[in-house]
Amino acid sequence: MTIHQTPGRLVTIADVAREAGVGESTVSRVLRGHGSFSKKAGERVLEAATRLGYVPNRLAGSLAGNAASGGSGLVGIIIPSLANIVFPDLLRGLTGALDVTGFQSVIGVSDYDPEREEALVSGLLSWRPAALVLTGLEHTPATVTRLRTAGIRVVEMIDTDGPGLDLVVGFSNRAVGHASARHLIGRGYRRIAYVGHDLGRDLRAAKRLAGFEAALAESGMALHASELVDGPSSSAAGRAALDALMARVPDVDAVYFSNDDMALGGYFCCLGHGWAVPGRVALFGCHALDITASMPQPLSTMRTPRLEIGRTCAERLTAGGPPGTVDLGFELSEGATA
Amino acid sequence: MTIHQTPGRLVTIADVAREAGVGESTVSRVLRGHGSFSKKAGERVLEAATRLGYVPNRLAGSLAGNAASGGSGLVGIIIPSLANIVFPDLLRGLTGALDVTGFQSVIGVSDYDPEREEALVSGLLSWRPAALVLTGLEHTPATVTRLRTAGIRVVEMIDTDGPGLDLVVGFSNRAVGHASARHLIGRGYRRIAYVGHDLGRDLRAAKRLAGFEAALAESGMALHASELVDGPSSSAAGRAALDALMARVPDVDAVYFSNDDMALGGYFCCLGHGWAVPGRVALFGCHALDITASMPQPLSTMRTPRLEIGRTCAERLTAGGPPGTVDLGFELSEGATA
DNA sequence: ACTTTTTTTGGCAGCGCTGCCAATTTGGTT
DNA sequence: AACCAAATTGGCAGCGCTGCCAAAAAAAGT
Repeated sequence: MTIHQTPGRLVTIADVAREAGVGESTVSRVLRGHGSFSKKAGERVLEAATRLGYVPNRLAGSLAGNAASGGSGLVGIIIPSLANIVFPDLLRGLTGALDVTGFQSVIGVSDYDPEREEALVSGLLSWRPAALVLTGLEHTPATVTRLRTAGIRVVEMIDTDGPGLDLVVGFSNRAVGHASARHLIGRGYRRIAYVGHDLGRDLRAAKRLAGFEAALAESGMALHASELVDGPSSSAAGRAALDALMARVPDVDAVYFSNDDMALGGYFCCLGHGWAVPGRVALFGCHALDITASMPQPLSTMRTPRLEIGRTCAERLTAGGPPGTVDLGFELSEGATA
Repeated sequence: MTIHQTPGRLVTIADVAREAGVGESTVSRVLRGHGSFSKKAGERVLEAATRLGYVPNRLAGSLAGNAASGGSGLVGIIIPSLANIVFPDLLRGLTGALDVTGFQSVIGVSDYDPEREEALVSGLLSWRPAALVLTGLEHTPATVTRLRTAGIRVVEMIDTDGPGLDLVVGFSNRAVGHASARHLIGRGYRRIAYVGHDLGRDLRAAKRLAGFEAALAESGMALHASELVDGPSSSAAGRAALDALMARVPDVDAVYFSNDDMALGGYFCCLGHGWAVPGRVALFGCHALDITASMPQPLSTMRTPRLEIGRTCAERLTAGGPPGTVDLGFELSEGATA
């Protein structure tokens, strides 16, 4: 890991001080608008800084004012994937709100792997971030230890089904699954199947399924069938899985998908076969991706407040409140497919 | 921007040195596996570091070995948006390859705004990144100056239609547009329309359209009609725009969309109206989003190597080669809608 | 004019780490 | 046992910035 390029020393605060004919501390004060200085000194420093093209070195800044100035201005963010728009949405909410407060986002992608997450946590911690944002509540014991002793704020986002380390912002995935089942049952479906992706990795999807099955059980029902594919969720997987499922268990009357991606694939499968939706089979997804709203029949799904979760994480992080869980809820997006 | 939390001093290299009964330099050497040290010293240091839960401070590390060790290990990345999966794809390629080499990604989202980009560049530069990755070739003059004097590698990704500052990795958007038009013309379409989003901001889309129109002109044709929506691309916008277009100019026989998002919306529009695709109207998109492959009729579009662009940026960045452009090309995804 | 108060200023010690260098230890040779 | 080369080690000066403090300057009061 080396990048070769012009080594030419960059302009430092000392250069600006010399140029402006003042002391280093004065330059520092002026540049941060912190402490008092005369109008004249202010002008000269600003002028010199501009002329020299001074760019502050926040590495040095964070090192110096470590104890007092409270952190480095970096916030570490770990998400499991970038392939599913759900996580970029979270990121969008986060960076949007963080930027405004002057924090920079350092990101890591764990690929749904707790070991990888552990490594990323260590790596990010070495940048002395002001806070760390993780996805989900499940981490390796080593990760938990490291986080507890890091002395910084930690937010776990998206899932509120369980105890968190510090702040938790999201919604109950169990409740989402439960409500989804209630909706399907209420609509009169009785032979309900599940189509999902790799549940060993996507623990939130597993929790939704658990909630879903719990609701079925409460009504004296159970999953009529299910079809799981290896690997991450995708439309292609959803399409293939529904295809396989319907061939295997033709009397299914509704399908709950792990995700809107998958459900969209399922919808395409139905279109391809000419199956009426929801006449032949009803489809229900999760997350309410933008795309699903413009389908000829809007997808029946659950709207999850992803942008708002990101934004709320950023706010709570900087607000300095007590630890705790913020449940932002979810909302049925009725649609026309179930 | 302050985050309150346990101030408790963290373990430093000096603590580890004391604990292991060796000097600081030895600890530093052992921990980085750099320079020589005895096996015994190595073990004692490692043991002490683990026991104390030592986490290196890369802020200090980067500050110290600045001139020689070549950069901070941070790479700044600026993308215009996170709402369109195209950019997370780029990010995915980048972070994936960067992680392996020990770099951390610091991201900024410019919202397609050059001024915002300028501010982000300044902000990122203050972290003394080893390199900066930008999107597109168009920047404010101030951004260009800052970048030129920063003395670090700069990569501009996705667009190769124009001169770059240092490294450029992507494909020719003009050529994409041109090839798209050639395809439609070759298929016999003669009343071709364009449906797009805000071109003032998305300069790549504008270049594609320019290439598209150039190809039409070469065949003695011109756009039969066009429909532009304000704001960013989205399926909803694509659907609405195609709806409006077809009402206004019913004899259109093919539509070129600024983006697959938009095209997918267009496809949904056709499904809703019961229009045969491509019989009533042909649809052509851009970017080959995964989703479009599982449509009942796969979308006709251009596959752009987004992951590979990200990966290549990361590689070139760290390879230390000369400035220049890497054109990764694109590929027709024939599909069944045009 | 002289003291007191307030404002402004510069010097300097770190922050935690790395690179350099000289000192020490080790291992092998004669 | 004396000697030399190689391996290992610790001390220390900085990296660029900030916080603290005392000194200097300016403003205000008698």
